[in-house]
Amino acid sequence: MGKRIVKEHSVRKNELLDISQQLFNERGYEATPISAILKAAGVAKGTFYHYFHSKEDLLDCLVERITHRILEEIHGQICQPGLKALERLNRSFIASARWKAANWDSLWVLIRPIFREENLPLRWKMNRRTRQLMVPVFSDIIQQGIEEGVFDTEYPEDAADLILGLGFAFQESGFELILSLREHPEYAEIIARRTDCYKDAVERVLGAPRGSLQIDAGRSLDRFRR
Amino acid sequence: MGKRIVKEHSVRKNELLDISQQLFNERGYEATPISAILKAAGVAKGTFYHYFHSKEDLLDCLVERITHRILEEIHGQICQPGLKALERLNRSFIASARWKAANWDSLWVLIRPIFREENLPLRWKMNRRTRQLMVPVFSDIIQQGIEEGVFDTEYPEDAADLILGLGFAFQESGFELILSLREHPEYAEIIARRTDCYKDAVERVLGAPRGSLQIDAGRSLDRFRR
DNA sequence: TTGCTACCGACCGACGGTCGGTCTATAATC
DNA sequence: GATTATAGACCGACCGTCGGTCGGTAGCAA
Repeated sequence: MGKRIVKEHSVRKNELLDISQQLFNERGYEATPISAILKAAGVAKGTFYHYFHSKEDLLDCLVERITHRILEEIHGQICQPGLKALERLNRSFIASARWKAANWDSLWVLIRPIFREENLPLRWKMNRRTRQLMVPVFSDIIQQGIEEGVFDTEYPEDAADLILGLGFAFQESGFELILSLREHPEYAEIIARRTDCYKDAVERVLGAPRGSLQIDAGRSLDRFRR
Repeated sequence: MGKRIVKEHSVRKNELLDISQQLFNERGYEATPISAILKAAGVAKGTFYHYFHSKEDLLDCLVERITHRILEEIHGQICQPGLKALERLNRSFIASARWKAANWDSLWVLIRPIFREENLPLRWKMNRRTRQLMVPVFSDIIQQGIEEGVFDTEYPEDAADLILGLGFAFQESGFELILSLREHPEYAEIIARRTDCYKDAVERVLGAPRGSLQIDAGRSLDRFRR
């Protein structure tokens, strides 16, 4: 019989989450059997189900953990008082980009599969949850921007939702390009142009002055070029 | 032994596609085992794999069939020469809405599950394929609009992609509202407002005059209220 | 000793997919 | 017109793997 190693609840749970996240990144959610997680964690089937109701519950927990980490990163950047709306918005873009860069860097080789089709459930749940968490934040910023006279839109909340949706759409189409960046270095130019279009679209939707937003693909792009 | 009924290749294939589509709509893609399709079609396992490589291949075929039907509907509406860009764009919105209305009507009760989480793969593949097929069409219209002076955007193709993405994002967030319309009739107002915001956003992204687009949630919404 | 909880692993039914083979409509051959 | 040959539509028993269950065990604290 296998050795019995007892750990504190939260410790073991986070351990399982860490391992699952890595395996999902490597092989994809569907393609990763629970058995693989058990093996990597050195744990029995029953232990897994002691912590999670189902495989999908595990995914939900994972999403919750990740999205909250991102949100914290952003919150830390934009919560200081006295910031103008534009600056807060720009900072939140930068913060999210930086978070991605930092985390992607540690994964690096594993990035590709994350955006491959097999991780659709994870990506979708993350986007969905991110939207839920971020709409109030963006909505607040937009409201402030309207009061400051830099934004011009009728319903801040809906605008926030649209912008986030725009971001995900940009992401979806952008990743296909990013993934083929190795074989086609010339795509870098397309991505840069597309990012610019995205920036322009956000500005227009918000009714912000041209060029007031700072969204730059350049820096994080280098990581993919290798 | 079961009776042996021989049919022509395309006939049987479409039969299987029809049945699969209905079952996926009812129960969801993942939740529909191949065995259910076989039972409903009165066909053996081997027959299924004579027509499709895998379950996912079936899904791909389904998506291909559906998206091409939509595209045909739209093409029929906007291909006549002499049409202004704005009119073509409006017509394509109407055509896609009409297609949905026509098809949803025949399903009616089955609508809800389509947008529930379990049909994510189908929805995502449809969106993805639709985007691939529609970007050239929209891109063409936008180009024409720029020449006519009604649109103002730098890169038609990227704008087309963003608009389509925006549409899907709008869809995603809108369906959650639509699904709860029965319990909360007051959501109708929110949906109407949101649609208006979407329309406004598309106009802004394209640099089109305010109010030049016609996107209306009203008519198709009634079907859900019941 | 008692009780709580982290932990174990044999077991289950269902699923997607395989395979060797059978039936049947059509065309070629006599 | 009868016989044979061929292609491909069709069959269903079978397989490995998966997600999930369950009755029970080990360790720790009161």
